[in-house]
Amino acid sequence: MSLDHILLGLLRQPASGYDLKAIFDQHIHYIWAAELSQIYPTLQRLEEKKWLRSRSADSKRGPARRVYEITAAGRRALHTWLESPPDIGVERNASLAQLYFMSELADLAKTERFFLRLRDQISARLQAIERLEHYWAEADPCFPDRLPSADFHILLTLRKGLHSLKAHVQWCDESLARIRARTEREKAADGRRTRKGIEKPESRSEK
Amino acid sequence: MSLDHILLGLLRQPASGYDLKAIFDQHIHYIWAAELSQIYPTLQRLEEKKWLRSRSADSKRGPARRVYEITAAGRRALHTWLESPPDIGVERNASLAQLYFMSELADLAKTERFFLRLRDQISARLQAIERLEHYWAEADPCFPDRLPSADFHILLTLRKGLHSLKAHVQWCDESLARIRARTEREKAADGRRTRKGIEKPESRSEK
DNA sequence: TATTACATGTAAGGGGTTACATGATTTA
DNA sequence: TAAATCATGTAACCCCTTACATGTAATA
Repeated sequence: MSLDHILLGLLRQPASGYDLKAIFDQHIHYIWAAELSQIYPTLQRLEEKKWLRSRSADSKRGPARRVYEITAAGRRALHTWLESPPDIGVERNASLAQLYFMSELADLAKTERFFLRLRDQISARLQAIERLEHYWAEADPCFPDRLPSADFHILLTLRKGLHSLKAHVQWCDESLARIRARTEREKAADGRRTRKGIEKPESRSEK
Repeated sequence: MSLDHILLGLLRQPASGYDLKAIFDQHIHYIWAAELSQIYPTLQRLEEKKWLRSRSADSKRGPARRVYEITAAGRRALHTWLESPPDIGVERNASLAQLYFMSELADLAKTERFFLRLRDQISARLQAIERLEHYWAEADPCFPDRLPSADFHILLTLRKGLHSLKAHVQWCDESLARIRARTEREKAADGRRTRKGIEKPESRSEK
């Protein structure tokens, strides 16, 4: 039930479901994702539970906004969650699963292509977060050691992204090096076999 | 629909649902988790889809086993998945979300305790995987550069775990250092304020 | 005039968890 | 004899996604 608590956390300032969706997309997309169709009913449920209360507010354009704020009971629930042990979920890594079974394709060049694509995606994310940290460092004279407590905690989460993404890219590079070394060795083995006339090179397979 | 494809991948050898559960728990727990109550209906659905076929087989103890094997259509579906781009899902990191909001507790000592617990859990996992690699290196003379292709791909996934977990522990250590530096600075600030008689030290708060 | 942004929702369905039901065989 | 392991499944429920429904106001 992490979404419940994340909404409580975000509602330190009053906000509508629409506002919260924007916060998910702009500020915590590297931590948690949520769709509007999930946010709206969840807010309603949290209000029934008395962790939130809401009021109607006018909007400049579009229908009336429903603005939520946290109750004392909600804040207690939030604190209980924050004081509970680190909530590490089970691993579910689809791209790693693809790699695990990729010998099935019997073609190392495909594994190499997989890693090149993966590296592209991850290093794009890494660059985005590096830029973010860079701008923050330039714009905020308190960065990084004299930040207010809320910003300090956010900085720690940002640093997690940097550490993880760097490690991910390094793993891609290490893997690509191993793959290339293997490919070279295969070619050399093919060469030896072809010279001896044991096997035709085009029937050579990785499996 | 990753579970479908993971089951196809595991069924390179024929196996029962019960067997597959054991493989999930013993060999790919760091990649994907699945419960028996999910595995059984999924296998049935994949058989209806003609990606698997099954036969009944006797068991030494307990009821008859239903042993599944992959069909040609199943293998084609598996290959399509393996050749598709790296399937990177959206982030959903509950422990990072806890940290993001933890300034709410207004007590850096609690953030420090959080990181100590997190570090314990992650470094235990890291040690487990390091031991795994160590035993493999000792037992298998082909390790790491002359492994058969299937083992080579599995090694790459194992290396991912090592890179990720090391980065995670390093981030914990970096964060703990930052937290301790902040705590020291707060103490010093308290001392200055107390000497000047501005505020009583027990009412000093992080927020 | 068409698109985008604002704003709130419902419906259907897939993915996953926990709990329950059943029963045989081996081991402590 | 009790517990663990083998073995297959169903039911209820939660979490989340995609698609649909509705309508206003500003902008291109």
